[in-house]
Amino acid sequence: MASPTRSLRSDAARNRELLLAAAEDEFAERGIEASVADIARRAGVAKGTVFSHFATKEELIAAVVANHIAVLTATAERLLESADAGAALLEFLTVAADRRQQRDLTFLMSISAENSQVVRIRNQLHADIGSLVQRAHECGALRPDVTATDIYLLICAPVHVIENLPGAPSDLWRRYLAIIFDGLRPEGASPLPRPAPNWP
Amino acid sequence: MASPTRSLRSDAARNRELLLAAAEDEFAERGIEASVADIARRAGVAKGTVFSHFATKEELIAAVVANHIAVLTATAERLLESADAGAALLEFLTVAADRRQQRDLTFLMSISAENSQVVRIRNQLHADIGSLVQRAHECGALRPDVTATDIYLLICAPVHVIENLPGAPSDLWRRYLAIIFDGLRPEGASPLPRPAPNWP
Amino acid sequence: MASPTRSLRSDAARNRELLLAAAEDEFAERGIEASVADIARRAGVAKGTVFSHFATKEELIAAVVANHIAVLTATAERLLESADAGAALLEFLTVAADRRQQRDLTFLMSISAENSQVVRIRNQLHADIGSLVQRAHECGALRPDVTATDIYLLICAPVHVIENLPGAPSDLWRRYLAIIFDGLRPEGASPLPRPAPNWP
Amino acid sequence: MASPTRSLRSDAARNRELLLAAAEDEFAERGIEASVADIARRAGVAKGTVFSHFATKEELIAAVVANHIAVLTATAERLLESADAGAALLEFLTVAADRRQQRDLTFLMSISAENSQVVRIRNQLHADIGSLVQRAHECGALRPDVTATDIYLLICAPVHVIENLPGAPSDLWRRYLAIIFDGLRPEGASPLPRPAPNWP
DNA sequence: AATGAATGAGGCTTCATTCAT
DNA sequence: TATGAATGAAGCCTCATTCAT
Repeated sequence: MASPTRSLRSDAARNRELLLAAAEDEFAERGIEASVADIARRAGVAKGTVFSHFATKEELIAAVVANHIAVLTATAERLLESADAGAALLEFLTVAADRRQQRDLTFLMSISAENSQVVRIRNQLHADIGSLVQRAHECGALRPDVTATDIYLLICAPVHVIENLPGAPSDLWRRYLAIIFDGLRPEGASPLPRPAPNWP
Repeated sequence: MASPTRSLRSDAARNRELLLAAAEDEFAERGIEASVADIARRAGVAKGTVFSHFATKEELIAAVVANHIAVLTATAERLLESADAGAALLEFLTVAADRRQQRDLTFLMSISAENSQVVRIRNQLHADIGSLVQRAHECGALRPDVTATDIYLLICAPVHVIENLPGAPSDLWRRYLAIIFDGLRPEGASPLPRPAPNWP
Repeated sequence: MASPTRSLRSDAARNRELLLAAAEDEFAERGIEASVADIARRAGVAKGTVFSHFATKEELIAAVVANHIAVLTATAERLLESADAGAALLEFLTVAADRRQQRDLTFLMSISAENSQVVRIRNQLHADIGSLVQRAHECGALRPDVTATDIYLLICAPVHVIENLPGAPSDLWRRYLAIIFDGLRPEGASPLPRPAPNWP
Repeated sequence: MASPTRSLRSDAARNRELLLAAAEDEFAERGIEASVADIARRAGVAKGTVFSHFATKEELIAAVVANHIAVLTATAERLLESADAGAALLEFLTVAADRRQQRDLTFLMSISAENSQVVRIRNQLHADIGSLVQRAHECGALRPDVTATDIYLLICAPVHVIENLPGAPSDLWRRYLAIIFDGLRPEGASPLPRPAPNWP
């Protein structure tokens, strides 16, 4: 009696997950060119099913993006437990870049920047980074003129850098993360030419 | 599309420029979604005219990209005359970021990465950056483990960083360029975790 | 045709048939100039629907051609039952020419010559003609130096002949089929200047 | 003094010939797909020049077709001198088929069927074939129920036959011309099922 | 006459989305 | 909810033809 409803529901939930995973893979491989049809095929469902879960392609993208940010949020929260605040911040940037290198979905971010779910999770991430940054400041591991918003914005930098070098070793971003992290040291920091931006 | 004065044959070159400018604007505003039809409309010519100048949309993109890189090349070459090699390098990165901030066409680069004209001008830019870097090394203004390819790759970083903050002041990139440039100082540089990449 | 319950599937099948019929008509009337848009309009469906049935214009053409050959194959197979092998061969050529006169699609053949479905059905037709020819040989109704491939190639000849006479009576081809059939008699046949071609 | 005018005129005449030759080649190689631009390029002139000689692509096609028929007319007229009227007719059909095999332009005929120049030269050809046929009738080399129009229509048959066999030896048409010619013998001719058509 | 840039209609195809089952 | 056929707007590109030089 209840079971058919339940099994329908869990099938639906499973399809949702399949679709999100397929969309992530497809977007990572094909970029924005990935089509709804391809995603549906990869998830093993019909094209129409995509639209019964996500009213719009944009909505699907937003869900993928939210998923993606959620992983970073979880990472940040885990690292708040860490003893060494400076190392925690470096580790956070490392995990973030590593994840981004494995599946670059940055091009999706701007598309779903307005989406309310994305806004919420993004704010959460920003807040968590705030905690990481505060602790790093407290133990003097980070130049004092750098804010949570700065760190949030710098997340993607190392991976983006190597995008322009086709055939680069996949973890070359570690080199540029090191350079940037050197720029974040308190020692000998030169005054920054512009004030830190406000978080919207 | 009748205008009081029909285009003159000697204006063919002018149409080419109009098209390149229109394409640059349109791509900067609409991203890769910019259509040939929109570009033609913006340039004030018929759709078919685009294809009499550029056989393919890709070819048009390559021309835009090449144009864009050429400006950087010219800047680098001008700065080779400069007395202070460290300041010259910073200025180069500043000009490059400034230009890129005005019109972000990075997403076009990968599309025309193979184009022979683009390859040529890109190699030229890399070589010019090589000269700037060598002079900076010679006067100790740059950490010794950083190469021309590193600098080439870091060009876009500051601008990309602020892409994720809608409504940011347009020259906020200067803040992140300063951070990165601090990371490029020789003083107290930590060893880099990966070797410098080869230029293809 | 089918019950309302199955109507989705059978509507789709019906659309496929409508499209094939419309394509046949349109190609017969306009030649290769017939556009997908015109075909869709004639079938009463949207342009996009054509491509949900046939991935490509070429694929649509191949389906039309295969349909067309299939009728000839069925005719040949029916005539294998006939008692008089010579009359059967003449009848086959008559039916083939008659059909071809109603809708000349020969110009489509070369376009889809490579299509695997077309190749298969074409080989089937050739084999069936082989049986007709063999029986005709056995009862001395056909000059012995003529092969199945010869007959296959001669199918279109009578109709093509009258193509160059606009306003000709529509069954004028019967006159030229008679002349050619006279040339196929065993009596007084002059030696043929070239060997029979191989079937690919 | 007078020479510039003269040389301009003869340049124009030469361009006309170049264009006709280029068009013939291009149409033979590419079929109806041959574009005006390709023809101009092959002739080594600008696209616009094509239209200063032929107001329309159709007009160019008509000129090519007329040229083509003119060769057959000349052949027929030469063969009227021949002693053996039967052999002359066979030779005419052989030359016609050979020429057509080298450059198949049949698909152009229907396009320019109405063109007045083409109509005139076509009538001339028909008349010349009439003389050949009459002489063949007089010496009993041709079945009496066959007319000049029949022969005119049969010209293309042998070549068309082999069109459906890709990779056939290029002179395989001789085999089918022989078969058809056997069908034209007076001996044992069966009555033809339709009256000979009228020439328009 | 010759040139070739410009035109714009029209061709094929893709794809997000809708809808009847 | 799932399905997948149908839709139609939009994209890129081709090409005969026009026109100013």
